[in-house]
Amino acid sequence: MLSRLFSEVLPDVQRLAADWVEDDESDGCKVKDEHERCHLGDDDLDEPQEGSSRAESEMAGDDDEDDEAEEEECVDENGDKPKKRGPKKRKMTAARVERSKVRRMKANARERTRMHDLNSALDNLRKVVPCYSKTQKLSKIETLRLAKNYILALGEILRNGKRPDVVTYVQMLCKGLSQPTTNLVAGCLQLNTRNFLTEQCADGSRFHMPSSPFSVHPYSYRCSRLSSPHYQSGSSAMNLRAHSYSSGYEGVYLPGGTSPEYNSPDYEGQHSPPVCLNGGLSGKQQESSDNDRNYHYSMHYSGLTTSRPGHSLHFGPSGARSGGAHSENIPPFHDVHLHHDRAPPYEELNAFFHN
DNA sequence: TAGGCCATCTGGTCCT
DNA sequence: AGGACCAGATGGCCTA
Repeated sequence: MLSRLFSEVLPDVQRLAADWVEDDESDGCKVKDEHERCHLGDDDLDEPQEGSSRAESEMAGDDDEDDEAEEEECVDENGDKPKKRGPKKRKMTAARVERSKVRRMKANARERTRMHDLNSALDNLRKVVPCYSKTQKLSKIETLRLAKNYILALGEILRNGKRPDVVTYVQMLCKGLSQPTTNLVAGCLQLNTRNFLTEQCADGSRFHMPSSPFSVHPYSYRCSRLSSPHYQSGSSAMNLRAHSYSSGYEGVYLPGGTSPEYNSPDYEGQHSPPVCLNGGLSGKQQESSDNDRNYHYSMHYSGLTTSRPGHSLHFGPSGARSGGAHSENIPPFHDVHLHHDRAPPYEELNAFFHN
């Protein structure tokens, strides 16, 4: 069966390969390199610079005329058919090999730097999407997906000019995300909501947010449930699903049946900026208040004025922001209206969120 | 152990 | 010519 398959397919493959070789002959090195890569032994693969340098030196048109040497023949699998025409191959002298190695090393260094820059930009993006943890980073692809969803969600809020309920918000944020990321995001939302509610009810509306960007009823309901042990634990350890069931709060119920666990020591819901649904500060802010940083923030949301569900406090009035190393972290939201006595320094607040 | 994620190397292509 | 960008390949690490 297999042999029959080979006998039928192989000629076609060989013919296609031959066509391809002819098409690419003008490219000079490419066919040969590919050919060599296919047939190189392990020793050859350990020194990939060889093929690279050959290709590069050919492309560069080295002028070492005395290096002009025999044209290396590219022989097909049968070993009987010289394929190569095109530019003659130049023999690699030690000097040319050395130059090529240097070029390759420089190119590698540049590529590393480029990827590091890309990764640091991605890190900055992680910090401004609704779920951030230093120890449990979102993967690159999930970061991009969440960022996209976040932008769409904010755009939706602006377009509709009304507060979405948390169910809708979570659904928008988690659209297309993997189950673990969905759990994480929902956990961030749940924890921040819980923290806010705990504080709010504990100290008598200290962080009263008259204009939450979201529908109020879930919080009211949750607040009324604060006597539940779930809410009094003060720990991030909780089973979200059980929590949701017991509270009747389906907003973060996770489709897919997975019961998210947030009692992992690595989970840092507190680090998540802002998925403060209330638009205010969560546990960290309580600390800051206790440390004589008693800012009173309230976010106004109505019509085109919106608080940022995730990052409500990164801006001073009129969108002004403190400069410095974190400036890249701040998305260009200029329509955020803050109502507080004095503008909190961005770095300070950022430190609260991202300790 | 398989699968996911990541860093790195590499060659090709395009642009300045 | 050289740099930027891209995508494929590869190997390491981690987790379920």
